[in-house]
Amino acid sequence: MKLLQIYRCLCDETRLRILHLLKRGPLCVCHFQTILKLPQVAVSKHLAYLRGKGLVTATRRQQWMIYSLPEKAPVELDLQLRCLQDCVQSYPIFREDLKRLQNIRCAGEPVQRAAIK
Amino acid sequence: MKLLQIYRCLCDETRLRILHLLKRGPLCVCHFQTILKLPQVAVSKHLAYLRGKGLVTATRRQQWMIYSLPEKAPVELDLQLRCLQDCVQSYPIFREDLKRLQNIRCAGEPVQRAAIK
DNA sequence: CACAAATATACCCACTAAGGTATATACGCT
DNA sequence: AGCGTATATACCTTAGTGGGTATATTTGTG
Repeated sequence: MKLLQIYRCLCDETRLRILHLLKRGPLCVCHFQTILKLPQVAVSKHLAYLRGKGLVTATRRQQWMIYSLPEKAPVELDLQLRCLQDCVQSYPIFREDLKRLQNIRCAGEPVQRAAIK
Repeated sequence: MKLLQIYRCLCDETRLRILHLLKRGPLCVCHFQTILKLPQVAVSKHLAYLRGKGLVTATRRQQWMIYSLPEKAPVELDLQLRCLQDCVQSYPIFREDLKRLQNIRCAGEPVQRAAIK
């Protein structure tokens, strides 16, 4: 059941934060490191997990791996990500992530170029 | 984070089916057994799990334990259960559960009296 | 009180996952 | 080719979970 795989991805805080951030646009691993303040290996492994279940896609852009939400996501995923956004409102940690995301965006780092394609 | 606990509850098929059924009203363990076609111990353990995380409540009514969704559920749970109902549309197993639920309801078994209070 | 029905719990086993350390791979630059 | 940065993977350890079997607990009934 695809829905189950989605829920399994959602039952980890780091992955919730990753998906929440990806709703705003593609990001590379090092930016996740900065925003989430987590070691590279942790970020990388969670991204691999999400990728394995099809919740995110990845493409290389020079030496960076750019992760995104899938372009044509199945209905369940779409509903769940929407629900996640709603639920997350009251949790400060997600807001803080967004703040750090803004800082990065303003700095004009590689993601920018990559996201624009 | 309460949201995480909810997601952890949702990442098991049996628990999804239980919560889906409880949306229709309170049920006792033996009815879950009948509807889910699972051994008593499995049902009981999943219900204990859900209860431990606060996703369901239980009260004794004679020799039956009646499980329900909490009366005043936190926002996240409410949103998640709503989302679950939406996602579940395309999965036959949940529809089949509802069918068996109807059969039980019509038979006028203890849940009836219990649910009416 | 003995017994049956309904439910919960204890214990065991297998599997998954999460975190950490170390190492490998890929790419860009000189 | 050698080096640095970015990223992935292998391996280890630990914790949580799910399924099964057996047993305990609670309640109702004769």
